[in-house]
Amino acid sequence: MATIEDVAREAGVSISTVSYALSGKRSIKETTRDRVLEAAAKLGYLPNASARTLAANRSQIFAVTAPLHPDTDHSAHMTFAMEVTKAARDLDYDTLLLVHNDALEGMKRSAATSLADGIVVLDVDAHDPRATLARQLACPVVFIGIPDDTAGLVCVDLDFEAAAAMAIDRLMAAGRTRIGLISHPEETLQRESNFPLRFLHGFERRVAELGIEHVEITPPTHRGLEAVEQLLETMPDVDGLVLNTNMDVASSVTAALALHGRSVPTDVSVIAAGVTFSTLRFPVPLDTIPLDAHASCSAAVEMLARMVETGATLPETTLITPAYNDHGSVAPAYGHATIQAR
Amino acid sequence: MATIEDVAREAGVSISTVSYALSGKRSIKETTRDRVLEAAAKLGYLPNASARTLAANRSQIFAVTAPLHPDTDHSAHMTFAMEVTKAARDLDYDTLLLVHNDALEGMKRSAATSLADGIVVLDVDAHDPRATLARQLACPVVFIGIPDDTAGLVCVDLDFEAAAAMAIDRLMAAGRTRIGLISHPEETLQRESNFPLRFLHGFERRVAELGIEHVEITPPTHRGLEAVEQLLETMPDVDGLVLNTNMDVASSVTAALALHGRSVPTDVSVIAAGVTFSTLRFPVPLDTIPLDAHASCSAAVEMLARMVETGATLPETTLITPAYNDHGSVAPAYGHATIQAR
DNA sequence: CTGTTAGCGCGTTCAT
DNA sequence: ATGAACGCGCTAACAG
Repeated sequence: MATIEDVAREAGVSISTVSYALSGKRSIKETTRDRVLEAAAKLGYLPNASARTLAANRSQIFAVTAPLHPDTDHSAHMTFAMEVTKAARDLDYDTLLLVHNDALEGMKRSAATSLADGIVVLDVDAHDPRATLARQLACPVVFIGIPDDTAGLVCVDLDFEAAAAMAIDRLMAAGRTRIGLISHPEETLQRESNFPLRFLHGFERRVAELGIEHVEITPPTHRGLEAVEQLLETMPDVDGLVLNTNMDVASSVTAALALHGRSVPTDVSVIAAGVTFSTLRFPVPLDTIPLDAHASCSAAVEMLARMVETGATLPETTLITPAYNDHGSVAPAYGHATIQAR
Repeated sequence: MATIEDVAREAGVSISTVSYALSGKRSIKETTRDRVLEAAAKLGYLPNASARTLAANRSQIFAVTAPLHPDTDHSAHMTFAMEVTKAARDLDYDTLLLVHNDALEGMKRSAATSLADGIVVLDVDAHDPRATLARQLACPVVFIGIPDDTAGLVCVDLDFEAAAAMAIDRLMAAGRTRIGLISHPEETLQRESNFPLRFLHGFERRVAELGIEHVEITPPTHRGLEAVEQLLETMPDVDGLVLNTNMDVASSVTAALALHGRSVPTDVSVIAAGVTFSTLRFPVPLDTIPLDAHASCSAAVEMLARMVETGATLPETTLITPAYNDHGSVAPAYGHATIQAR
C-alpha cells in the first residue's frame, strides 16, 4: 500500500502537508491541496488504520456487546446490531462484535488495549453486570436499554412505560375497558430483560390509575395461539388487547382470536406496542407503537461519538417518546361515541 | 494504561524481554519469565492494540460482510454472524461487522487500511460482486457459501447438492416415490442467493437420475400454508416432502398438511434439509439434514487464520458432507418393505 | 539467554 | 502556508 510519504513525494510536498490537506485540521493553499488530493487519489492512498490510531490515540472503532440468549428474538437483535453499525459508519466508526461468553472480558479488553474508542451495550437486563463494569471503565459506554440502576451511566431507549400508557389510553378512548396484555415469555422476564419489565410496569401503573379491568399473559412459549387461549380463559369478554411480543406471536393473534369467534377490531381492538417489526403485511395490520431501532441506535451512537470526541458528560437517561401508527385495528366499542384520540 | 515499558521497569528487565516473555516467541529463563508475568499481572498490562498491529503488521481482526436483504432469514443470518465471531475469538481474532450498503467499499477499506487481516463473506449470491472484488484484494478472503465462479477463491459450505440427494434417497428408501420440494421464496431465488439454487440443482439432478415424479414449490411468501396448498394442488398424492425453507414455513407444514387430511409421516414423510434451525420442539419433529453454522464457520475461520498466518494457498472449495438426524418423520410407505437406509 | 535499537505509518508541535 | 522532527507502543532483527 501507498504510504503518506509516497503521496508527499508524488505531490512534491512534505508529509505534514499531506496530513493536513487530508484532515483539514489546518488551512492549506488551494493549489497545493489540490495537488495532494490528486496524488492521493492517483496512488489510491488510504491512511494505515493502526498508524493513525497510534498517533491520534483514536481507533474509530466502537465495540458492540449483543448477548444472544436462548429466548432472544433474533430478528430484533439483528436489527439493532445492524442499525448500530450503520449509524456508526455514518460517523466514520466501524463496529466490533462482542459475543456473549466474551461480553465482560471483551469490554475490558477492547477498552484496555485501546481497541475501541467506545462501547455500545445492547439487550440490557435489569441487573446487568455490564452496568457495573461500565462504571469502572475509562472508556465511554452507551446503553441501548435501561438497567435498574442508571447511576453514572448513559442510557437511551424507547419510553416503554409511556408506550404502554399510550396503548391503554388509545383503547380507553375507543371505549375498550377490559384490556389484556400479551407480554414476552416467562423465560425472558425471568432473566430480567428490562424492556418487557418496564412495559409491564407502565401497563400496570396506567390500569391502576384508571381503575381498568385487565389481565396479563406471559406465555410459556413464543406461540400466539396458546397465549390467546390463556387470555380468553382468564378474561372471556376482553375487548382490548395490547401486544408486547415478537412477530411470531403478533402475526398469529388475529387468527387465534378468529378461531375463538372474536373479530379484530370489532370484538377485540388490538395494538402492538414496543415492537420492532411492521404489521403492514399481516392479514389484518395492527395499530403499532413502534420500537424504532433506527432512532434508538442513531441517538445512542451519536451520543457515544460526542463523548469520545468532546469528552462530554451526558445526561444519564434519554427516553424516546413513543409514536402511534394507526392501521385500523382499534375501533370504537359498540355504543361508544367516537372520541378523537391524539 | 500501563505500557510495556512500565512492565519492564517493574520486572527489572528490558522491553524486549517483556515482549518475548509474553509472546513466547523465544525462550526466556523460567525465573525471569515469571517475574515478567507477575509484573504484567500486577499492572494489569495489556498491549496496546494499534501499537502491536503497527509493529507486527497484523491486526488480529477479521472483517465480516453480511448483507441484509428484505427476504433475509434474520435468525440464520444472526447465527452465522455469531458463529463466525465465536470461532474467530477462539483463534484470538475480533470481528468487524460490514453492513450491506458498505459491503464492497467496506471490504476495500478494511483491506487497504490494514484494518483487517482477513475477510469473511457471508450470504453469497451466484454472481456476487464481492467475488470479483476478492480476487483483486491482496487481503485473504474466505466465502461461506459458493458463487458460480469460484476461480481463485476459497469457499466453504455445506454440500447442498449432496444434501438434496440424501433427502431424496431417504424418501426413496422408505418407498416414497412422489416427492415434493418446498424451496425458498421466489424473491430469494430471483436475486440468485446461491445455496437454494444449489439445493434445487441437486434435487433436480437426483430425481432425474432416479426418474422420480416430483414437484418444486417456490412460494411467493414465507408462509407454510400457502406453500402446502400449492403443493397439494399440483401433486395431490404427494407422499414425500423435502423442506428447504426457513423455520416459519417448516414449523407450519405439518399443521397445513393435517388441515388437508394428510398425516406425517404416514401419508407424507417429511425431511427438512439444509436448515439452520432445530425441529425438535415442533409438534412433530422432523428428520433433518442440518446446515451446521458452527461447522461451516469454524472451518472457514480456521482456513482464513491459516492463510493469514502462514500465507498458505488453500483449495478453492470445501464442501461439508451432510449428516442425517432421524426424528421419525419418515416412515415406510404402505406395502413397502423396510429398507435399511444409510 | 537477554539487551539495544531501528523502524512500523502517521499526527502534531515547533520552527520558519 | 509549509516543513522537520519527535513520539505513539510495540515487534523483531541484531548484537552480545
